[in-house]
Amino acid sequence: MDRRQKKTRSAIFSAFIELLDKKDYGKISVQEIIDEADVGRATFYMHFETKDFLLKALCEELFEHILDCSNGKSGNHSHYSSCKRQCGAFSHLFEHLKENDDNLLKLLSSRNNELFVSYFKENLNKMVEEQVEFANKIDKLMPKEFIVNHISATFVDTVMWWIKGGKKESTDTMVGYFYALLDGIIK
Amino acid sequence: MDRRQKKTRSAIFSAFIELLDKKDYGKISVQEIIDEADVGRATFYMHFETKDFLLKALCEELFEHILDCSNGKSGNHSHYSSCKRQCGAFSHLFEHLKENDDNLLKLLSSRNNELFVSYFKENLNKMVEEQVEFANKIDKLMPKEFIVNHISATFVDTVMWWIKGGKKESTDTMVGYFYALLDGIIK
DNA sequence: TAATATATTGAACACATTGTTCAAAAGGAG
DNA sequence: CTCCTTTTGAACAATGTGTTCAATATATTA
Repeated sequence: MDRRQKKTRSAIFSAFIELLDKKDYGKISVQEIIDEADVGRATFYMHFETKDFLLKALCEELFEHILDCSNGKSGNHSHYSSCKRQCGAFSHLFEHLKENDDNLLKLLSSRNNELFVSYFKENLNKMVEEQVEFANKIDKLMPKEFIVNHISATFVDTVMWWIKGGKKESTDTMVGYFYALLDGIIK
Repeated sequence: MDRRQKKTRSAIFSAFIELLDKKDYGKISVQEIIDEADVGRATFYMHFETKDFLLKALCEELFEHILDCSNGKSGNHSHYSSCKRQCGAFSHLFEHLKENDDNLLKLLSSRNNELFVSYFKENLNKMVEEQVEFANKIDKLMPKEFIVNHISATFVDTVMWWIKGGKKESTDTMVGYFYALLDGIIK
């Protein structure tokens, strides 16, 4: 990829994240992104069809990174040792949120985040399908995709509750709450 | 309230609901609402500051009605007999959704519904706080508001999953799923 | 009914945002 | 150096927003 393209793309991403820190997704205009990124108007539209596509692209980069981590493809995470459960992927995700090394938190914290949340759930669903085993009883009571959906949704809701309350609880506490909610559902 | 005001207000509400049936909330313009309602531009802004305030007003009317029903203040519901559980409020809500006698479903089905969903959860939280008793164990493990939030969120997520899948399951089935998810959490 | 108060109307307004187009300029690759 | 691609900024039409105003229509009350 052309060095110029990389530079532009990354400038737009940075500007976008910067703005998300200050105001709601829905209230950010393309003009503002352009100004913050210091990039020509035509250039923005060369790279992204609309603002929604920009978000989508950002999400894809983000989740690719996080899911790679969860699958252990990148072993440089010091908190790996704290994964005690069979499906420690959730602890792992919480650590990501705590460390704020990616921009998950900013995106989750901003209002008008429903587009982002839906991407988040989509990707969580994939992860849950691959990595989580259900308790025996529940498995026969209802469709598998419904359970998968519930687990992902519960995770997102738990995180959102945590964020809204100012993140006062430790991640360990929150992971504990999370698994308690899913007692009898996750094996 | 002036007869003219009532008429205008109701025309705007009707137009709004009509449009929600056809397209996403986020893509409906005030202009369209005005045209559909056959009302002057200035009149719309006389009644509602913005489109978001219109949605808020609609939600308030909607939930007032539904919560009144759930509290038994209006006894003309034939499906009251089907409430078998201590907290039959959820069955009751599902029946509302099934019958589609209010516009809950339309609002939940449209995309860009995050504003509406947040109002929905807010009102559900109130209801859960008043009407639902928790299982003994869980009560000591985590904060009450966290549990309340989980119950409301689970209900919304269950309904959303049902809607997205085309509402193939019966409401009884869905209520069964819902309570199964909350086994050990609700008394 | 008549007088008074209030609501509606539609046009015009300034302003913001969107997404496109184009020719000139700048930057990379070979 | 030369060719190819990207960036640039200005200009554009189209759409939407929220306000203002004077004329008109409709309630309310006496």
